[in-house]
Amino acid sequence: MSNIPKVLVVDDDPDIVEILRYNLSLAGYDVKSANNGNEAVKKAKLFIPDIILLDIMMPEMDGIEACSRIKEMPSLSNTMVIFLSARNEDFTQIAAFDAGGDDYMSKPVKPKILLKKIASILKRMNSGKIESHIIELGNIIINRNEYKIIKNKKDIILPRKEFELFYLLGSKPGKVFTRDEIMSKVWGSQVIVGDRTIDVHIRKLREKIGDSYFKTIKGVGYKFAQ
Amino acid sequence: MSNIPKVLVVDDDPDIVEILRYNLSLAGYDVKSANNGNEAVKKAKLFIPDIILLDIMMPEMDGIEACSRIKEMPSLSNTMVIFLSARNEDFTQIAAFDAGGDDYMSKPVKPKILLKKIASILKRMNSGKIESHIIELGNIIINRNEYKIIKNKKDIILPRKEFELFYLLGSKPGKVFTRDEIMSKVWGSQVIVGDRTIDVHIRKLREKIGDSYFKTIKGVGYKFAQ
DNA sequence: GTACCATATTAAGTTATTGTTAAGTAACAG
DNA sequence: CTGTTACTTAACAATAACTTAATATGGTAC
Repeated sequence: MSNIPKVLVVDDDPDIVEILRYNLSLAGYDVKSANNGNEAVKKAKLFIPDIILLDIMMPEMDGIEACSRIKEMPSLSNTMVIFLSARNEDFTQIAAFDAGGDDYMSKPVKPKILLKKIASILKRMNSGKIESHIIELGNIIINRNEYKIIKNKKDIILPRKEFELFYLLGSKPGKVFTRDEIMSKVWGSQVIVGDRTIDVHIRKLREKIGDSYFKTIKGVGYKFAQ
Repeated sequence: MSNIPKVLVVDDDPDIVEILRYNLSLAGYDVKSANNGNEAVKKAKLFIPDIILLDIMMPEMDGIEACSRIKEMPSLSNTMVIFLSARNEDFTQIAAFDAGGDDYMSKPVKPKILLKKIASILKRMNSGKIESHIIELGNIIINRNEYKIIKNKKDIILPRKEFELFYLLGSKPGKVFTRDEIMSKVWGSQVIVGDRTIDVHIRKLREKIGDSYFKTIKGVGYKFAQ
């Protein structure tokens, strides 16, 4: 799953599509839609959504059939199908689960509750993943998860301030960071320390990582450069 | 999850408990029950169910509160909570999800549909189950099922907190866990304990497992490293 | 070239964080 | 009820990280 979760809304009623699209977009999701089962299968294949909201009664191909086809596609094995339907007979719901559906909600659907449910599903899908804060700079890798630097395959452990400073400079190679910027981002805007403190930390980095990587721009600040 | 999925049924109405218990047992599940939130939390801790069916309105402790507590316990991180309630107001459902609930069904519940839903959830839990409860780290094996460590083929028994701490650090070797992370995952976010408590537990681990495995990143936290 | 200014360097303080020990409490089993 | 184990706390020690001060260096404007 990329950063922004993707949702495919499938319903033959344009009004419902619009309401769902509106609410989901507002909540920050990447939304696409389809009007029938046939289209849903095709779009799902291309879009690879994280979640599909699937109506049941639709022309061309109903939701149950569409779900079966979707669940057959290996590329969609991580996609959750939530049925949304006005048909609440037991046999319909059972058919929905039998087709591989992951959940079933009755229409009318309250957007707030739908959003909560989606958030809950996504939370569970994401748990077990780590967002990596890793910066690669040629033969140097800054690994924030493990709080270490790897240079030419050798680990270098840095104390916190030095690490944060390197991480800052490394986050935008070439960009000159003013002393003020560095101060507020590494030390925080509350802390007040003398002017030489930054120099000393830069010195330590030069000592440990290599002199040439840290360029001084006199009167302005510092930058990282290969 | 062992071979037979475990379900904890929580409701203050004995009839409902009985109906659910009957249907779930028939379907081959290992079923236990509780009559209120308090009891639910206690039994969940011991039983470690895969699924909890949780009523909301109950004496002693309501389902929402119970869910919050359950979701804080690290040993129940793989347990799904499904609320079953006659209260269908939006705010109740939203509160249910906010408390960490994974799903919400309205009473009256049709056993057939509930079974389908449970089967669907379990299918998904098993497919994504990479984290067996056994972690292998070189010559050290952390076996959560039996709550013990095996180092060089010798068993080491650890007290609960020490075990949870080791399990957490061992779950992502190399990753630095901040003190806050450790606190909320091993102790729970409600518990407030002094700052030295973590240190002392780390010390015990170093004593029992080996000094070199637990690295301190001063100002950040700890990590496991071979 | 000289004076000035910003930065570099070094080593010596100073502080913050963690390590260690032992004792006190709570939880639990028998 | 009693003994045991687990867990937490408090006090102090140790250490690493950080800051500062003093002095050196080097570039630039005049």
